This record gives sequence, C-alpha cells and structure tokens, in this order.
Amino acid sequence: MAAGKAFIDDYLLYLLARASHQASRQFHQVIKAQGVPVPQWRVLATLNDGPRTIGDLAEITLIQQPTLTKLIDRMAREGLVRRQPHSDDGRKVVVAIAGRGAALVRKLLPQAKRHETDVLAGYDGDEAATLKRILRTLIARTDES
Amino acid sequence: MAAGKAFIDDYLLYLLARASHQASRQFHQVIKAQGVPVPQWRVLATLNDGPRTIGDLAEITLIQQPTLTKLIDRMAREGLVRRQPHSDDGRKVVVAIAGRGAALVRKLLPQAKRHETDVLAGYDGDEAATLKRILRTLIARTDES
DNA sequence: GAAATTTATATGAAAAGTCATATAAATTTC
DNA sequence: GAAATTTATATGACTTTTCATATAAATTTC
Repeated sequence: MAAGKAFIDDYLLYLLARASHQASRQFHQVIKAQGVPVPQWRVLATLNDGPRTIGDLAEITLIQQPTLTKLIDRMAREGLVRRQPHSDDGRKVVVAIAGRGAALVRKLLPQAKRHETDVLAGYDGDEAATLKRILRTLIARTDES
Repeated sequence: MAAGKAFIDDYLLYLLARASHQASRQFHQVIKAQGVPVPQWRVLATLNDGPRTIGDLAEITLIQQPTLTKLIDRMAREGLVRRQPHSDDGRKVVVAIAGRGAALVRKLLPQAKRHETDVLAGYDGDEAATLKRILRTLIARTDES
C-alpha cells in the first residue's frame, strides 16, 4: 500500500493532467469572473484566428462534436459566433466569430498572454522553450489523425 | 487574423491541455471499453494507495467536491469504494477502496503502466525525465495550498 | 464556555456533457 | 449514374457536472 511513492506521483498522465489543471486554474477563475465559461473562451480564442468548421473546431478545442454543436448553439444565441454555410460542401457548417465574441477576445487575449508570462516567469527561457518543445513532440507523437 | 501562427499554437495552457488530452486518449478508450469512466479510474488509482477524505480525494483527482461526493455515491452503490467515518473529525468522511474496486485496479493498473511505457517509448530516458521534472516544477509553482 | 466563525461534506435545481443515432450531403463502387 | 458507403452535423434521452447553499461538526473569539 505505501511501498515507495504513490503510483500517480510518477505517472505521466497524472503529471500532465495536474500541470494542465493547475497552470490553467488562475486564468480560468479570471475569465469565469467575467462570465465566460472555459469552453467558450477556447472557442473564441480559436476562432479569433479565422473561421472553422464544426469538426475542425471540435478537434482543436478538444470538445466532442455533439457537445460543441450545442455550445455553438448557445454562443450563437448570445451573438458571440455565427454559423455560415460552407461554400462547397453542404454537410459542413462554418463557425465564425461575431461582434460580441470579437470584443470579448480583444479583452481576454491580453489577459491570457499576461497570465502565460506569469506562469513562465519562474523558468529561464531555455527551460520554458524545452517544455514547449517536449509538449509539441508529445502532441505530434500521440496524434491520431 | 493570419499574421504568423495562430495564438493557441504557442500558448502554454493549450499545449498542456492538448498534450494531456492526447496522451490520455488511448488509455481512456481502453478503460471505457471496460466500462470504467475516467473519473472512476482516477478515484480508484488514488485510493489504491490508501484511504482518503473526500476533500483530499477531490484535490488529488482534480474533481470538484460536490461532483466527487456524487461520484462516490455511485461508486459505493456499485461496491467499488466505501465510506468510513473519520476517527477524530466528525465532519470528515474517509473513502476506502472496496472489493470490486480493488479488483478493478488490479486489472487496470498494469494496463496504465504499459500505456505509459508506450507513450514514453519515443523519448530517450533523459528527455522523459526532463519532461516529468519540468511538469513537477510547474505543478509545485502553480500550487495554491 | 457560549456565540461567532470556519471547515467538511451533502444536496437540489439548473446547466452541460455523453452516447447512440438520425439526417443529409458527398464520395465510392459497380 | 444508381446504389452503397462514408462523412459532417444535429438531435434526443440520459447522465454527469456545476453553482449556490444547506447541514453539521470543529475551532476561534471574547
């Protein structure tokens, strides 16, 4: 039972989940205090770089497709995003950021960048770069596309 | 809009979330195929190292307390865990792994270890250790206890 | 040591997420 | 080029999560 350390203390998946969770916590509190749920922030931050189909958006935001469809319903109702028909594939639905959404991102993006700077402040530049590099490698290697 | 790369592609919080998500995906599919939801796996893996109070368990598993209370309700009904009174604090509730839960962990833990080995296979030992070390640093630094 | 405050867990109503599958448009097969 | 298959999104029933707060036990304050 207590022979050595607990399993999870050295378990990569747990370290990743915990690091992700804790690193995000403060910023998530900040945006929630401004009335923005985390999944909505993810959608807005993604769409700020351009419109996306529902499928691509789901893949990028790590949200399941039916969940995202319903999230987009709500966000569209609030004027944060809008749905557009896809030019040459009638099955696809393109989601674009809308007025209120763009305004929100303009407000939140600088806060996100500031928060990231704070989180990375403790590392020297090398270590921050190493972390990002290894994470990218891991992402590429575990990609299933 | 498309000046340089998309914001999220270099955003630490996104890299962490995505790395965590993707690294876990395969294993999560494996346990779900065996009828075990991810939060239940987390609870079981944690309790395998010993009983915990609801509060500690919530903190460790990254699950919110009311969510965990209800999860423990269900798991207790299924004979996976059991609630015990705390010896010297009447407010606390201690959760311990129960028969069916222990059996499940015995089955899943080796699968988790094997999966971790697979995920880390691409790295040389140094890089794997570096990743874990940096993640631990990040966790320690963003801890709010 | 009683009252006030804090801490730990539970609860209920509302919101969000999930799973299987429906719908409908594209693509492939023959 | 019609039928069969695949792909993209939506939907509905169900489950889980969330938020605010209730309950109850401990601790602190005076």
